[in-house]
Amino acid sequence: MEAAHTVFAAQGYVGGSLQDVADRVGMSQTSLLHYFPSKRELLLAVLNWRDSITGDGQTPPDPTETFSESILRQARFNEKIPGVIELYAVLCAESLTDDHPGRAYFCERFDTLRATYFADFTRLAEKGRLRPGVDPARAAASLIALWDGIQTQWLLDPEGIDMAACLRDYLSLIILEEPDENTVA
Amino acid sequence: MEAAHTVFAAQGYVGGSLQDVADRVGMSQTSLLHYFPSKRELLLAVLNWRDSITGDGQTPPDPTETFSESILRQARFNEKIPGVIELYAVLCAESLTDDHPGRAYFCERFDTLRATYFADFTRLAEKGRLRPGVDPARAAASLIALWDGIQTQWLLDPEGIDMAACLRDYLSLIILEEPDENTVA
DNA sequence: GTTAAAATCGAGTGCTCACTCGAACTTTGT
DNA sequence: ACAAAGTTCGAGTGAGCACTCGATTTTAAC
Repeated sequence: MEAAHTVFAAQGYVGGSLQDVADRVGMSQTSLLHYFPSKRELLLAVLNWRDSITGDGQTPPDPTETFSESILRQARFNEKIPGVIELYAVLCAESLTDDHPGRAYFCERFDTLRATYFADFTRLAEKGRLRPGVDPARAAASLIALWDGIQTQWLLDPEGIDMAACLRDYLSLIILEEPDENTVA
Repeated sequence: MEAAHTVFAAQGYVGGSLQDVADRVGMSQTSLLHYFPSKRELLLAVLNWRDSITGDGQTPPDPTETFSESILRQARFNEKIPGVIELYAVLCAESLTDDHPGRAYFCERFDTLRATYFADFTRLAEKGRLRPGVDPARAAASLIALWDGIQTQWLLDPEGIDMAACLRDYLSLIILEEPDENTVA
């Protein structure tokens, strides 16, 4: 599982071979295919495995943590596991190609994430904490887009790009400060 | 050239074969290799060809057009040529994999684009048209990231995503209105 | 018209790929 | 102890891959 994750992250789905994965585990390619009937199923297994161990949201849902803090914590955590980011970035784009086994997975992932952030932004808007004029739906898509895009740039130039700072900049643009009750006029 | 562009966009570099390209032009694979000594060189030729015909900036540099308008015009234009976006998105992520021939190209492309937007934002900041607190360098990287990321989502769901609107939202957040000279208190 | 250069291709070459098959070996339940 | 089930693998299979070679055809130059 870990081996397949590494191989697909470094070589992509099309570029990575079952032999590479098998070698990495010290197993024959045949034995590997005993557990995963096809390369396609191995990929889907890796994607679901990744979801199940990292979880998509925060594992301990800390109620004192704000939305922004949660995003930034996740972003900073991701910097320590570049392999995961790479797998995600490489396979996501690869899934745009014809008949890619991961396409459905990424479509659904985007849908789910957008829905989650949309709900978060809507909740903030109700509290008046979303900057006026900001559309929650487009903000959700934009936040994901910004995150994915900055990850790609970071992978190509880890020294030059500060992922968390870019996300913080964006979030502080659209999310207003916690209203201080003593400051009302 | 066009054939190779189409094939690489639809299948990626690793996934696309020289035979596919040759068939599409009605040429033998051998003849294709007469013009491009290797698959690698074909890819680089396609990337440079793409740059040379679309140009990276606006072809007629209209002085009356604002920075935002120029970006949005380009974004709307791109919606009409999904093949180009797809080529860019697929190959960019693929270039993250080991020893990919396109890696240097995309590194340089990002560097150049960031430098361009950094210069644009700096110029705006000098005129006081950049929202206070916005860092030109991070804003440049963020704009590119947002653009790339939203393109990926758009390719997976063209109906549900409004690329130009997301970019407009972001630009209007960081760029202030043209100061109206009559409104100065 | 001759000749050199450029263009085209059929037929390979050697390699890697995902996947199959059949037979061993190991484990486990009883 | 024994059989069933699970695990492992060597040895293929057929297809596709990028790329080569040698030769033939087409074009161009003088």
